Amino acid sequence: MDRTARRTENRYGNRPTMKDVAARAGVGLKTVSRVVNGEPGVTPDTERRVQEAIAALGFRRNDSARVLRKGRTASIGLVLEDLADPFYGPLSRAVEEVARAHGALLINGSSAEDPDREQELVLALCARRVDGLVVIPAGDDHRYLEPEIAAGVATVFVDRPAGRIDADVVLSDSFGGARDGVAHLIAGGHRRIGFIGDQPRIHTAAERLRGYRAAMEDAGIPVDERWMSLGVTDPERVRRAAEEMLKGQEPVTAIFAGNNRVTVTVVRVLAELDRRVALVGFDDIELGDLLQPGVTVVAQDAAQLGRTAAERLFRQLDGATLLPERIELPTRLIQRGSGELPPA
Amino acid sequence: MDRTARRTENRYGNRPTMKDVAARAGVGLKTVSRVVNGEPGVTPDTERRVQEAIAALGFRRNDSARVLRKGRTASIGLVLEDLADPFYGPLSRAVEEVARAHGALLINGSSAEDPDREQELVLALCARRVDGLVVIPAGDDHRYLEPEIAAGVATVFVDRPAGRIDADVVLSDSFGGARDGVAHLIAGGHRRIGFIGDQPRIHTAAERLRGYRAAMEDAGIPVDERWMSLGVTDPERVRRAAEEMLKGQEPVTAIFAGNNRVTVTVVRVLAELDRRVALVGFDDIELGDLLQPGVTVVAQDAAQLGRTAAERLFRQLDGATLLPERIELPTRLIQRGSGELPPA
DNA sequence: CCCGCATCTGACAACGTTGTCCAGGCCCTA
DNA sequence: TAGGGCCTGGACAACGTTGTCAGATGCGGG
Repeated sequence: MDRTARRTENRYGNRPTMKDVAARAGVGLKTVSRVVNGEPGVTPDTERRVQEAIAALGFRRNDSARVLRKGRTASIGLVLEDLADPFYGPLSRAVEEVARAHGALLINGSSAEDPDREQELVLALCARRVDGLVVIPAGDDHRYLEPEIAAGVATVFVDRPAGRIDADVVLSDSFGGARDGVAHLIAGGHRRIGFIGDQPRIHTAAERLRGYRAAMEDAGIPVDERWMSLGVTDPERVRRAAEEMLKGQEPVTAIFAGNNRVTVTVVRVLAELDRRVALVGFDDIELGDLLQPGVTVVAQDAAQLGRTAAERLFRQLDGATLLPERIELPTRLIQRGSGELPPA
Repeated sequence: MDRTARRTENRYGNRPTMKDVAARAGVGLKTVSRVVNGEPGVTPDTERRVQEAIAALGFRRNDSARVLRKGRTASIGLVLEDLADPFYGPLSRAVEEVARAHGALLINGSSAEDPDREQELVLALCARRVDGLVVIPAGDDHRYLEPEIAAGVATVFVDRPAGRIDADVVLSDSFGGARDGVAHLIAGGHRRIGFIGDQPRIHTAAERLRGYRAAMEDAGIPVDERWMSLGVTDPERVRRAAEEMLKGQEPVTAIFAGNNRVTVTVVRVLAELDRRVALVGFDDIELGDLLQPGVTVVAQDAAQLGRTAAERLFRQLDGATLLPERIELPTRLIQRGSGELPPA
């Protein structure tokens, strides 16, 4: 009772502090600190008394104060587009595992592909003094991060490079993956191949488009602009785009889908068709092997992207002064049937 | 240069503080604080000078210090099993959105279904003084949280109830959902129905098993223990369990799968079979409608679970003294074909 | 011209922890 | 037994911010 009365003001709902523990154990404040942090120089007997007091009061160290004193928060921030996207779940988990191995917690936020929101999130994380940031950028200008990086916030970009600043980036080989995927279709005899992808302002989308064009050019096939649909990912518009390129005198006989969301919708459209149209998608999709036909994809390893980025981040934090680097991970073509269908 | 020299010790890599800003703007410390926080009582001219100094130095408020002073961190913790699981992505995102609407950041951690790791994570979050916790429990004894809750940490459990303490919980109607799913199979003429689920120590798994038994009992069908496989989720063992109940003189003609991972594996097993076996799964799976046949599921709304829990959390934080409550969300049977196959 | 009041500003303490440093007690050696 | 070194414990300042309160300034009215 009297404790409650005495400490009514405490904003953490009457949480005991080291001072309280010290008073109860009849020792000095710093001795409690030593016990809590396992520092040497405390007799077993004293330690026992302190531990008892800690247990009795339900004391838990306030890491906010600790952080203020020590300067490291042991937390890192992850800003991605949408945690609900199956591509980012494994990535996030991988970052978390690496963080955990380094004793750090992970704070994450979804930018919803909005550059302003990305910036807002990143700066909020900086205000929390996260030790480092893993960012899947939505915007294309990251100069706002310059003071932060100069101030020592380790930063690694993932999936897409940073805009207008020089920073580490870990990405998949979108260009090569797309080129290989399209080349695979060409090797199967296709010549009229559609491409449905995201807005080219998104780096990965632009790279995949470039891969598509490169494969076509390598094969000497001129690209008809009607075969391409850019900046389209919501199901309704993907559907229309696909239907558009599938009709008329010279419909495409194969489609290359620029990401997992597009692929899924295209699969639906093709399922309703009475003729067989080939499909290769970028990003693996769950159960892709069980569909009829199985969905051929250019797979990237989301977890590996996250792991690589996080490891790079902690290498920065461990004091290595590294020059900004671009790490590109290979993609893998997985043949499951849809990409091996011959032209109609 | 001289600034660098002067503040070399600063552990945040020479980050300017309000004191630096004040010195540069030629005003008092508190005036800077007022400007930064948009408090009234600052002349436009003074404000301008301060803003200039802030911009020139690249100052960013240190929220750690702020938290220490104010007692609220504006962050909440989310502990779940595995962020890479497609069930938790949307849930996490929903929690994040609610947090964002309340100006809070989300720290999350994966327990990997390990009670010790869950406790470790939760206590680490408490040490950071998160304002609240959303927990998908792995363990079944949460008395370790009592001092925290007493100290004012808002807490809501999701998907499974807390163990040995009284706390808010938001869950899906696992029992009802499973009962309805199995009843649906029975209505389709099945009598030998298999059940493959997780360990019954996990609440949802136990409830779904109970639903299965209830449906069977309601229909007056005695359950053969060989039709049940508990504590099995990894693909290899699910596969064996399914194959086991599908062979012999009296094989099951339908399977009820206890969660999304089980469902996926069972789909694979059934795809290899030459006869048609009915399947109903708990949890929706992506592309379930595109498989042949479509996968009938008892769907729960992960995002709604997360949203409901987070909203409850913030109601606690807004000061409402609420009695611990159990909120149960309904499930929905989605018929897509696999659950409507007749007995062989 | 001075007083009172409103407005703006700044000095200071406090938040809970950790780093520094010194005091006191003990044991060992000369 | 005196002196020196080691071990344990505690007082105090500092981290960067915000709340409190009082001082300074300006203005209008008596």
